[in-house]
Amino acid sequence: MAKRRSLDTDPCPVARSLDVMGDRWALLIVRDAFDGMRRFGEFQKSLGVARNILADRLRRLVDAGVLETRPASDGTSYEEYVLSPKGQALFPVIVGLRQWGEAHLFGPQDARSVMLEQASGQPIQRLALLDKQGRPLGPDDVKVKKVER
Amino acid sequence: MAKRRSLDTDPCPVARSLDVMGDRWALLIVRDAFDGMRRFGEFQKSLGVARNILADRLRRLVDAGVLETRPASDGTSYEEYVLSPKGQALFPVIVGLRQWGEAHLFGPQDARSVMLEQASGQPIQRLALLDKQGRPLGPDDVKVKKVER
DNA sequence: CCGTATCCATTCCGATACTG
DNA sequence: CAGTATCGGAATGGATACGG
Repeated sequence: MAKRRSLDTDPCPVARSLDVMGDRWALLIVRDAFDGMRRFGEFQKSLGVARNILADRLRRLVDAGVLETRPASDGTSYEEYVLSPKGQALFPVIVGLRQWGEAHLFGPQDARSVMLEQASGQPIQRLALLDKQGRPLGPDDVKVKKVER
Repeated sequence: MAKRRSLDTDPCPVARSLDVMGDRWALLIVRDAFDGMRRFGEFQKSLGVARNILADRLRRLVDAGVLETRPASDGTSYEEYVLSPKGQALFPVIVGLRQWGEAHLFGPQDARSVMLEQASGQPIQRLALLDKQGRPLGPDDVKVKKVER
C-alpha cells in the first residue's frame, strides 16, 4: 500500500522533469558535471553523499539519458560520467537555481563562494525568456496554452 | 544515527536552492501557484498528494518565504497561499524545467497537454542567459568564479 | 580507486479517521 | 472545505564491510 506514484506519464512537462530530476542529489550531480567532474570519486568528495546512494543516482541519470558513461581516460577499468546533450540542456535550470539562490538565500554577512560570469570576465546580467525578437519576457507576458493531441 | 545533512549553509547557491525546493512537491506547488491556484483544495486536487503532506509542504514554503498566507477572499475562515516576490522569482526555474521536459521527456506519440506561449499568442523562443548587450549565452560562454569574502 | 551489498535510522508519502 | 493526527509501508540516506 502507499506506493509512490510516478510522474513519468504526467501531461505536464514540469512534472515529468521533476520525476527525473526532482530529488536531493540529481541536479547537484549535474551541477558538478557542468563543473567538469567525471569520476565517481570526484562526485563523492564534492557531495559528501554515501557511495551506495551516489551509485544509484548515477545509474538512474544514465538510464534517463542525462549522463553517458565512457571508459576512463586514465587507462583504469572504471567509468567516467559525462553530460549527454540531454543533460547539457539542463544548463538553464542550473543557472536559474543558482541565480535564485544567490539572490534570495544568502544574507549580507553570508559567504558567497561562487558566482557566475562570462568566460570573457563580464558578469552575467540575468536569465530570461526571449521572444523571437530577442526581447526578454516576464511572468505576465506568458500564458500556458492547453493543447489537445 | 544517519541524520540528513541540511544544505542551508552550503556555499553553493544551487545547493541552497535545492535544500528549499529540491523535493518532489515544492516546485509543483509553485507551478500551480503561477497558474493562479491559491486554495488548499485546489493544490490537493491538482497534485493528488496526501493532505498531510500538502499541509507540511505549504507550511515549509511559507516558512521559507516562498509563499505568503492571507485570509480567504471568499469570507471563509481559511488561508490562501500566494507567491511572494521571492516565490515569483522562481519563474525562470519553472520555465527551464518546463522547456526541458517538453524537449526531452515527450515522445512523438505522446500527449502534450500544455505549452508556453506569449500572452500575445506568439510562441516563446527559448530561455537564455543574457549578457549586458542582451545577447544569449551558452554553457561554454560561462564560467564559475570563486570568490572569497 | 570504484563500485556493490547489507544494515539501520530517518524521512517521505498515501490512506484513513477525526475535528472545526 | 481545510486542515490535524496517526499509522504503516516505501524510499532515502549514512556507515561500513566487502570484492574487483
